[in-house]
Amino acid sequence: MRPDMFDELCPSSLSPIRFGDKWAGMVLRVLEHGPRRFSELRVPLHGVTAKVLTQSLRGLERDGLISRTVYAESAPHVEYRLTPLGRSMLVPMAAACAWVEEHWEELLDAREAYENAERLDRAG
Amino acid sequence: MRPDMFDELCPSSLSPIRFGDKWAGMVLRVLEHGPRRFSELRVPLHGVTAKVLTQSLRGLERDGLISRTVYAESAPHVEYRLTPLGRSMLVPMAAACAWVEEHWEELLDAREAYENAERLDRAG
DNA sequence: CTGGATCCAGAAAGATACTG
DNA sequence: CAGTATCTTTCTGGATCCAG
Repeated sequence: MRPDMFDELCPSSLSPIRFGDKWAGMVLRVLEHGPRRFSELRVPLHGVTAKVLTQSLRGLERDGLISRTVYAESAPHVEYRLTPLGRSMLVPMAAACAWVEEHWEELLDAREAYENAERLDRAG
Repeated sequence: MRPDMFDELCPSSLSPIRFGDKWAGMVLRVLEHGPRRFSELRVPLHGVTAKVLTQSLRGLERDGLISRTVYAESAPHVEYRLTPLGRSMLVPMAAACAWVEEHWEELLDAREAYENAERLDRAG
């Protein structure tokens, strides 16, 4: 799990599409590759605090998209994994990601054009 | 344009998927059927205030998803319509809506189960 | 290691009143 | 008709410190 896997696009306030809260979509994409522990999740989502990640995980668990398992053994840890429902959501998510990638330049251009027009307005 | 077209599902805090801000997705779906005026948009989106709708429309315009045209003629009005980019976003939006509809019951059940488990925790 | 508790800043949403 | 201005409330995310 590369620590920089989300550096460029996510969390990007530029994408107009969001799944769950700020981090939920990224969590799902990490878990896509298999179950992960709390501290493993924090690596690619660098910058997220424990509290906020917990919130996000609780929300996903509440919606039945992930499951949480506690292992109280010698090396106690907690494991999160996708449920079938969570896995099924990867489909519309992929469609959304594909759209964003395909139209990324258009989005950037539109914003630039809009802000230029605004500046002209103010200049009168 | 039925005034109640969004009453049931939208704006639903239950859907974990969102396009733009709270009202943006609904605006796009209204404009799907052709250009609409400001006051026409307010009908199906009942409850939205002029300020908030304006904000949402500005955001969509800024992203190049809709265009705004002012008609200063005898009966002055403003018309909003989808751009090709905006229309293209209907595709991933439809995928998201289909997923929500298909899994709506599962989502509700998951929430109920989660809250029941919470209540048992507090009791136990 | 995996969080909970508390406090805080900024964004988002809404109520209300007013304007070209 | 189509907004703007102002104010208030609510929500979100984060910082910091603490605990089983």
